[in-house]
Amino acid sequence: MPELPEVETIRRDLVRKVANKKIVHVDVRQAKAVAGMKTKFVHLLTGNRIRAIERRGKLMLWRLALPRQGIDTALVHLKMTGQLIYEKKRDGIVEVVAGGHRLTERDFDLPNSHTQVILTFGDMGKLFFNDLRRFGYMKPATAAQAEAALDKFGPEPLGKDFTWQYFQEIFFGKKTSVKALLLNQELIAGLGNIYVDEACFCAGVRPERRVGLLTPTERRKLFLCIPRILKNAIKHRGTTFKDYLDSEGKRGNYSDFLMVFDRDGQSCRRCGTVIKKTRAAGRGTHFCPTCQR
DNA sequence: CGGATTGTTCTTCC
DNA sequence: CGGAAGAACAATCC
Repeated sequence: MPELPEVETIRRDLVRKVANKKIVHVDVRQAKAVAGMKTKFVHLLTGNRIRAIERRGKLMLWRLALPRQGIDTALVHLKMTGQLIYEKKRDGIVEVVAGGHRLTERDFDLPNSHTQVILTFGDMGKLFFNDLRRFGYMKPATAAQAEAALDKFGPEPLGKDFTWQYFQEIFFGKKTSVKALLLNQELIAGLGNIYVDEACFCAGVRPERRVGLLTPTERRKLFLCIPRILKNAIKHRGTTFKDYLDSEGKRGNYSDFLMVFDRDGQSCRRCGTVIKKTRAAGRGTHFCPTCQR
């Protein structure tokens, strides 16, 4: 469930680990993972370099140094269960198993049965794209196709376009719930189920509330809470709820700071009331009945 | 074993 | 016609 903070964490890591390194080998194990364009993908990346990695919402755009037939970008989306894990060159015996206990830091193998794509770089470092549910993709795109994908997103909640004026505008004339509003990528880019629930708790607003019925104070709180929570989550390298791991295969620590998400049945960290879980906008939705109205 | 899972897109409805 | 809600879809786990 990588959302903005998780994708941003991975993006920053990958810039350090693989940007501008020559890609010497591309192994596509599942053509579906590259939008069925296996030949095109292999041809595009082999011998190429990732010049820059951008992020828009939950989508990454890998800008390649050498365009091939007008294709200069790979659109990378992890959807629910995608992982991008980098492993440095293995020197000698790395995975020693003794007495049933692995002596390495990881408790999983690379590659594994969920590995869809493997990129090998000039220094023999490898980037593994794993995806248990296989909904994610790495899709070759022309500059125009990449631009078209970008156009669909609303402002970045951590960018300067995310203004109080804009936030007020998206409430105007809407009859939907706060949950649906905040999940809509065309209005605000990058929020998913975790951070919508957390932002609603932070603002003291129940996710199923109709947007038109929020007080100006509640709207203002929500506006201030969104960037605050996202920044804090990035600081702690995202949230691991189930499958998310960063580029080193490590968990995100923001899980320790969640106030409501996945805490149904547990007591509220602010007031002690039992956290409830319902369904709003078709999604599992968590809230504190006391702190949120 | 079928219901739950989530981001996104498609379909239907009002 | 447009917005909103719900279904569909991807695949797997429990």
